[in-house]
Amino acid sequence: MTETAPRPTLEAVAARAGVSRATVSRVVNGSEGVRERLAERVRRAVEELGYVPNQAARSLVTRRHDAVAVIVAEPETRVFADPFFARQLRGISKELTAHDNQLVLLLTEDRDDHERVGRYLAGGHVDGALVFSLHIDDPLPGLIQRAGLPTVFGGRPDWSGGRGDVVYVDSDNRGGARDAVRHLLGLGRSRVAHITGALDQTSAVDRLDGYRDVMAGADPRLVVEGDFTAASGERAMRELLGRCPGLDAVFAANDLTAAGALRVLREHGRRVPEDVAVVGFDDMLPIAEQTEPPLTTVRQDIEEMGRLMARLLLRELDRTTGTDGPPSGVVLPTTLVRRASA
Amino acid sequence: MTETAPRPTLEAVAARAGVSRATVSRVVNGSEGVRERLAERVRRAVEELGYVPNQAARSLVTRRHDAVAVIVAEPETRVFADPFFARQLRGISKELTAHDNQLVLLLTEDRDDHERVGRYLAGGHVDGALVFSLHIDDPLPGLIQRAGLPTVFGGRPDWSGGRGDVVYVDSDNRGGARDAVRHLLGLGRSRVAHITGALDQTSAVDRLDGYRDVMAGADPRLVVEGDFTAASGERAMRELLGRCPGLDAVFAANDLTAAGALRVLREHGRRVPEDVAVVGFDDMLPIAEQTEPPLTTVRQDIEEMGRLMARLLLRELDRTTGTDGPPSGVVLPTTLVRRASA
DNA sequence: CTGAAAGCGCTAACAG
DNA sequence: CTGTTAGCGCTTTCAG
Repeated sequence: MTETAPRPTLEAVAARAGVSRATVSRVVNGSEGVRERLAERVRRAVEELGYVPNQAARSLVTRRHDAVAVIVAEPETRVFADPFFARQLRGISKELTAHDNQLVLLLTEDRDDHERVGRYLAGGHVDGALVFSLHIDDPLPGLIQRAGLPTVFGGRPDWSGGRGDVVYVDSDNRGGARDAVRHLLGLGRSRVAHITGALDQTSAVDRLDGYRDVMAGADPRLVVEGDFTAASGERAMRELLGRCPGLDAVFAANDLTAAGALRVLREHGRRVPEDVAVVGFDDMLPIAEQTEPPLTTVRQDIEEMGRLMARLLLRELDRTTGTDGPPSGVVLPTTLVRRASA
Repeated sequence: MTETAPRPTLEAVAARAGVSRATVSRVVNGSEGVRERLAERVRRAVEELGYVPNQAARSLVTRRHDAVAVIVAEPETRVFADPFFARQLRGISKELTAHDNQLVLLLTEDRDDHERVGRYLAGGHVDGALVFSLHIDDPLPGLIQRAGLPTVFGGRPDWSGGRGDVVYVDSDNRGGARDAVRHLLGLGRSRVAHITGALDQTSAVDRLDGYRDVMAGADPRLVVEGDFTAASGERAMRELLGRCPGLDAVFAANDLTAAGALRVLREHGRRVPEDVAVVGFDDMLPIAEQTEPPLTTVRQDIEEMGRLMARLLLRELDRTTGTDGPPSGVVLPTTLVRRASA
C-alpha cells in the first residue's frame, strides 16, 4: 500500500463543482465575495474528493510557508538535562498551531551544523526563526541576520555592542536572583554564597549580577563558578565549604546545581535549612520537588516564554506594512516558590 | 531591513554561467554527465550569486519534501517530566540531518489536534512520520494509515489484532524488567513488589509482564498500579507498605516512580537498600543519580532508539522499488546499571 | 552531453 | 461576483 493515491487537485474540485479554479481557490482560502450557492457547491466537492491544498504549489506563489524554524544550539547541557526544553517547545507549539503554522526543529551541535542551518534558512523554507541558548560569540545570529529572516531570541543575546533591533524574550533573571538572595537575608542569613551558571550565557551573568546587587561588598570568595550541572554544584559546594566554612546560605544558579550542592552539604553533615539555607532557580519540577529537602527556588514560566516568543514572531510576520518594529525585548517576571530548603 | 532580497533563481545562475537551466539543475543535483568544464563554471556562478534552490518549487515537481514529521502525543506525562523526549529528538535529528531531511515537530494534545495533524499529514508536506507515545486506542495510527504515509512508531503500538506490517522501535522492556527482578532476587530478596507504569501503554504492560515472568506465583498484592509519575510512586509505596509490610524489594516502572517510592520509604524509616532494595527503569540521569541513595536502574539507550527510528524511516523512503518491507519491529537491549539502591 | 519545452498545483491580477 | 490568464522556480523527458 505504498501507492500514493494521486491526490485531487484544485482543477478536479473545480470540474466537479462546475466552477473555475479561481473560485475554488477563493472558497478554500476563505476570500470574501463568492456567492453562497457556489461556495456551498465547492465545499461539497472538496469534501467528496477529500481535497487538501498542495502546500508546495501554494508556497511557490505566495512565498509564505506558514512554518517557523526553532533553532536550539547544542551542546547546551540544560537542554538535555532538564525538561526546560520540552516546556518551551510546548509553549511555542501551542501558539504556532493556533495560527496554523508548523514548527520545524533545528538542533545544532557543531560548526557543520551551523552551515547547514544557514543554508536551510537561506533556502526559504520558513517564514521566521526562534532561536535559543545562544552562547557568547555564537555565529548563529550572524547567519540568521544574513538570511534576512524575522527572528526572536529566547534569552537575551549577548550583543553588548548590539544593534537595538534585536527581539527577545527573557526571564527576569536579575530580579529573580535578587529576590532569592533577599529571601535568604530575610531569613537572618548573612554569609550567602552563590554558585554561578555557565558564565558564557547571559542568564548566568544576570543571576550573578542580581546576587551582587544585594550582596554588594560581600566577601568575593563566596562566589564560585559553576556551569548549571549538578556535578558543578557538588564541586562548587565543596570548594565553598573549604573556603568559607562559616557560610550559612547558598543561592545556586539553577535547581540542578542546587541539588548537587545539597548532596555535598549533607555529606558534610550540614543540615538544610538549619545550618545552611539553599535556594535554586527554575523550579524544574522533577528536580525541585525531589530533593531532600524540597527546594525553595525561583520559578520562571517557561511555557509562557515559548508562547510569547512565537506570538512576537507571528506578529512580526503579519506586519504586512506598518514598519513600527515590535518591542525589542520582553522580560517576564519570576516568582519565589518556597519549599523546605530555605 | 525587512526587504527580502529577491533570491537568485536557477535562471539567473544559468545566465551567468552561460548555460541552460537544465544544466544548472543537473549540476546542483549532482547528476552525472555534465562536462567538468561546464560544471565548474556553474558551480562558480552558484557560489557568486549565493544561489540556494527553492524547495517549494522543487517539491512541486519531485513530490519529495525531504522532511519528516515527528508526532508526539500529549499529554504524555513522561514527555515533559523527564529528558526522555529531548534525548529521542536528538537521536532523530542527528540521523535526519545526516540525510538532509528536516524535522517537523507536531505536538498533539486533544481531539482537535488530531484532526489538524491528519490534515497536515494528508497535505503532503512530509515524506513520512515518526510517532511516539501511543496510548491504547489512540486515533492517530488510523489517521496516519489513511494519509498513506510511511511511518515508524516509537514503542510497540498496542494493536493486538494488528496487521503485521507495523514498523516500530522499542526497548526490551520485558527483558529489562526480568533483569531487574532477577537482580533483586540475586541479592537474596524474596518479597519483591512492583509499581507499574500507566497500563494503557505497552511499555508499562511489558515491564509488568517481565516482572511476572520471574515472580510467577507471587502474592498479587505485591503489584500496585502507578502511572510513571513520582506522585504515583509515593502513593503506591504507601499502599504497599500498608498491604505487605514484609516486602524487601521494589521494582518501579521508571526512575521517577522509584524516586517517589524512595521518599516514602525514608519517611517510614526503611533503609535502602538494607531493608528494602529498589530498582528503577530508564536511567534518567538527572533523576537516577540524584536520588538518595543513587538508583540502581535499567538503562535504555534513548538516543539510539530515536536514531534507529529515523534510519528505518529513511530506508523505507528510499526504497524506490524493492517491495521487501523493512523489519516490522526492532527491539533494543537494555542494561542494568548498578548504583546504591539495590 | 546539452538545450528546449512542458508542466507540477496554485494564486493573483485583470477582465468581463 | 466569476472566469481567464499568467506565471512562481524547478525538474524532466525529448530532441539535437
